[in-house]
Amino acid sequence: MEEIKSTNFIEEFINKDLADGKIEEVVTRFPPEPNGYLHIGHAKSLCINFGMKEKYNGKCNLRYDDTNPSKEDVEYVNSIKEDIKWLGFEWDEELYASDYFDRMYDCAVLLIKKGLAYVCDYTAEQIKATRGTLTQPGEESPWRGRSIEENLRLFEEMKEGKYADGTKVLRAKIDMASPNINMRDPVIYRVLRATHHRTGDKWCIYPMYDFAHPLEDAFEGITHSICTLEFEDHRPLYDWVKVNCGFGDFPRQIEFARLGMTRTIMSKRYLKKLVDEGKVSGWSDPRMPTLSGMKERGYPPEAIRRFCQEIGVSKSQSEVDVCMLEHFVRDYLNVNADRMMVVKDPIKLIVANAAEDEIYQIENNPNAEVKTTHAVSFSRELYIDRDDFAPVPPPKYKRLVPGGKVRLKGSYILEYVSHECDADGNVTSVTCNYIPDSISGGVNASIKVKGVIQWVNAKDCIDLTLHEYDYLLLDGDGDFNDRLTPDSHKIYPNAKGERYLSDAKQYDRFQFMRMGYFSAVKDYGKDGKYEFNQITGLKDSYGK
RNA sequence: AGGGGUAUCGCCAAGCGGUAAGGCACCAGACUUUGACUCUGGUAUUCGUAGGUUCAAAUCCUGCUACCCCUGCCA
Repeated sequence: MEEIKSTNFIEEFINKDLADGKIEEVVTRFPPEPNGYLHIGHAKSLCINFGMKEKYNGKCNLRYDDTNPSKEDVEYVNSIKEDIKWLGFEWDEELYASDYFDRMYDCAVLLIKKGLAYVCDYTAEQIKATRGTLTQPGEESPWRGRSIEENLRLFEEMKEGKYADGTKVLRAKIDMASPNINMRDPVIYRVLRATHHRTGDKWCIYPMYDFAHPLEDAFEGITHSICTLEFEDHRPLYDWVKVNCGFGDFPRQIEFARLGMTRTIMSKRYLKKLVDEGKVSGWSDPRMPTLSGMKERGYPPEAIRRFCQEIGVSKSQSEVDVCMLEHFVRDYLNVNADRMMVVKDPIKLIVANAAEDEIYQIENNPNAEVKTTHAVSFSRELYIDRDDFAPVPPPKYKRLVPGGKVRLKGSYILEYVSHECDADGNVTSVTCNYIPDSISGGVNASIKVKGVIQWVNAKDCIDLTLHEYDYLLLDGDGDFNDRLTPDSHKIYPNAKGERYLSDAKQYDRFQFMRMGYFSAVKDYGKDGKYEFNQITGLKDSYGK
């Protein structure tokens, strides 16, 4: 294989292993525990692991790390699968840690036979009490010296169900005085009576992560087991299991810093709480930082991948500004999202000199690589947004004002004639004349106007539902605080039902996530077969 | 007897002894049938800190400091 330039430290490891001839193919894996939905943090891991497969033309397996039946569920394995596909990744093999339970059991027996594991009768409390502390060594279990024969017999009896949950465990015999607490005779098998979502009640003992993970990796021929930083301390144990169970230099564990993002809750525990307490409609609620929530929100998967690519990979603890994610969403949408016109708070606009109805084509997206158009109809009665007409214009106002001109996007230039107000002084309608031949290409098209506004034909526009999202502030402990209702965070559905998020307001002093309500607001566009509406997912087009 | 990590612009992040890439954000102009987009220009004399080695250090050495992770029969 020819040498490939590395762009991060993980690739440096891989390139070295390749250059040294230690491996011929790169094999990675994405190993979620099916105990929740995937979120944006998982997207980073997904992009790294599948990224290695793509870059090195290797393999990447999807493997469910289902070694704790008390927390796991098939609902999650299905959602995980869907979300990975949605992001656009293809795994080579779909595997389950539970498929290896027999082989893992055999490995445990092997360790016992080598005198490297023993059955311990301590309770969880006793194990904790004798583990020592960060600064003091632990003390050895009185069961540490059991004979191999006795250990073999007891372990088999554990498997056969002779012992109650929590009464016996299998421990690796390593070093109770190790400064690395993970090496102080870690538990590698526990008795646990719970129905497993795949193996049912076949087993009543289950392997622990530290024992299971290196074996899963080794069984599958994983070359690089990429995980997050908090497992760095576990690497010696990972290697201990790997070597003592008869494997060589590979797989190798490499750790990177997990994704932290401003204003985003990434703790699975807390996300689950939101779902369980009904604060959100579910894991796929558009306010959730889950992949399915972002999908619901209208985030394109390409944007998420691009984001993951651009934030890079390192070992320094970091918190990426959520603006970065939103940038790549906008960046993608700018080129790929169809533009339609929408009027949020309509007032009637009468085109006094309009003779007959017209239909013409306007571009779906002027930034698209392949230009397409859609039909728009024009008539004597239109709607424009209340914000787009100012009886008394503020400074620097660029839209319609008494005595002024403005262009209807994709259509004619309008000249103000008059306007009417109700008893409270609210504008109820505006009357204008259009300037003939002022559509693009016409002889009057070059007349200078201050601004361009969106509009819809009153005759054939349709109502839309505008989903408005509120934020719920969370304090440092993750408890709910008072509500805040920023005005700039709205989600507009387009004709395909996709929703794009507008730019978010910034709050510095709190962690918070999107919460709130859906409010139905009348919007006016064209009927279903015409595309309409506006620049969703882009920065507000009208500044202050 | 504690161990393991990390420290480069407001936020990510390149850099691997030869004199601080890039992206986000921000600021200023230009352009514009979306006040968007696009474009142009501007943003670290300095790399946690104090010393040392060297003609030359963010990069090597030494000592400090700050932050993160580890005492589940979770993963």
